[in-house]
Amino acid sequence: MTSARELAYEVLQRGITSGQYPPGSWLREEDVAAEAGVSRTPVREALHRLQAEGLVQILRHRGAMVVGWTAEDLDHLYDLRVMLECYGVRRAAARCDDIDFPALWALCDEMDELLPHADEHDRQRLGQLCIDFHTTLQRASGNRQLLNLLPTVLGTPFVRQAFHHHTTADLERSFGHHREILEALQAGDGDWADGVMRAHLRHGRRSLQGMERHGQPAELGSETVIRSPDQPTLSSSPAPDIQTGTRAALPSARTTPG
Amino acid sequence: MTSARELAYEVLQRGITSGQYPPGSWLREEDVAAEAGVSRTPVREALHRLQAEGLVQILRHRGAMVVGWTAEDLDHLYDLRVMLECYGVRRAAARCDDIDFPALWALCDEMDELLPHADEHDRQRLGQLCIDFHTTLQRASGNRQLLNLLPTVLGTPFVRQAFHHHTTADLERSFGHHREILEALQAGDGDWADGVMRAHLRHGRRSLQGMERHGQPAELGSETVIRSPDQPTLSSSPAPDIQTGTRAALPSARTTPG
DNA sequence: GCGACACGGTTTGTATCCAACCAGTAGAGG
DNA sequence: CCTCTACTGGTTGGATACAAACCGTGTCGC
Repeated sequence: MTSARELAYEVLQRGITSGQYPPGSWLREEDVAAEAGVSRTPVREALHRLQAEGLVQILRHRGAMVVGWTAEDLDHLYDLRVMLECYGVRRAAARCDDIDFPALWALCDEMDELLPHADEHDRQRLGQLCIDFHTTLQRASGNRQLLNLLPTVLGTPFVRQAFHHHTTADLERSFGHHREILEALQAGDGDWADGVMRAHLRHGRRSLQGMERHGQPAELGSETVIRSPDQPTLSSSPAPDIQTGTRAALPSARTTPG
Repeated sequence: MTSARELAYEVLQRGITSGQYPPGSWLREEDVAAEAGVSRTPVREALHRLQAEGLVQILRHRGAMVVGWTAEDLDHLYDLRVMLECYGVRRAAARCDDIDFPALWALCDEMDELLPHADEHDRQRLGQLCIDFHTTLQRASGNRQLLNLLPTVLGTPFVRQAFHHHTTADLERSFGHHREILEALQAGDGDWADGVMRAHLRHGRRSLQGMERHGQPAELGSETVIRSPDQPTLSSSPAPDIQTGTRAALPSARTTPG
């Protein structure tokens, strides 16, 4: 059974990913609640989670705004993924017994099976499978803190939406990387696994190169720079400026493929 | 003005850090609400945030449990800090204009001023200042995603409580590192800054070595392995096992210094 | 004409209420 | 005596109601 909070979270994430809620737009709790068919309470919790993941920004007594992404942000995101996931896979290589190879190979099989004749819905599914693959892999790192960080770098609209932008050839190579990583891990070769993972992620970033042009500039908040006065952060110093929309904004594209 | 949610969050974090809520113990919303002087609603939101940061685990219809930490977890945490913060400081070195040197030097001054005759309360304050220092520093990295990850690695009980365990000599060296990092950044030397940061964090980890023995084993949940059935994670595969309490548990020590 | 102030509408923040769910327990049956 | 089952107490999940804060607008004064 799925909880109301997860329902609201999925509605929000899908809305942001699909472009229904473009960067710079305000998310009114009442509207989202109505769309998800739940009350405001779980919507609020979902919004707070999305803020922790960097997808929205909540301003007290004003509401939640979808944050805009730039090509630079995409670079930064992949920087972090390379660091964290290469570290994790290197650790996993030294802890082969903790790796759930059957599940991982099964994920590879399922992805390969889906790819050749994938429609839009299948693409969505491929994205989830890929996230599952990377998560299952990192679980073997034995680093719980790393697992806590993963949702923030894997749950972004890009990683989810990327599969609508990759070409089939790109995806074939990516899935090949997946299998090669598993081979490296079965051989217990951390260097090998690290290298493939690095290539895998850099290639993934590269094949999103064209994605920047798919974003439509945000209607709202042109030149708007929001200063969040009291973001619930752990620091007592003021929160950083977050600029929304515009510039080379990458507003998570639309559902229809390019 | 401080919101009820932040109030509840601080009460919880302080309670976990101080050992009032030891690992393995259940956090009943009603109790926490009464202690914080608010209603259950903001307490719930605070609990969810703490779960995202890995401090508690929420089980549906059962409640929130304080998770136990091991010496291994501490190693893993510092692994991540080294990776992320060295990356950030290296980037910052290339973007000197974005570094808020006045604020950083001021933080250094305040820490040096507090250290010589620091009582328990001052130690707490020192911990916050140190977190502020690192956060302010990383803000200059220009990587928003990195900033999103920081609370998870800086907000743990250890980083906060560490200052009650470090010796004064250790802290003096640490503060020296802080200043040296700033010097390196002013010189625009990323290698230098990276090196000092790496040393700074490794030294910090090392001088927490004795902290393991300060932890009392959790009373509850001996050998208890909780399988979280539906943790709100981004993966559709089952969540990892999280073991609570006992073993070489590191239950955030007590308020009185060693 | 311009600026400041006050008021109303709208949205969020918090408290309270009801329902669903889990765990432990008492009791019946084997 | 053990085991299985149904009940009950207590806690959380979610919905609703109320209070506080912000924004925009309109009016008054300069």
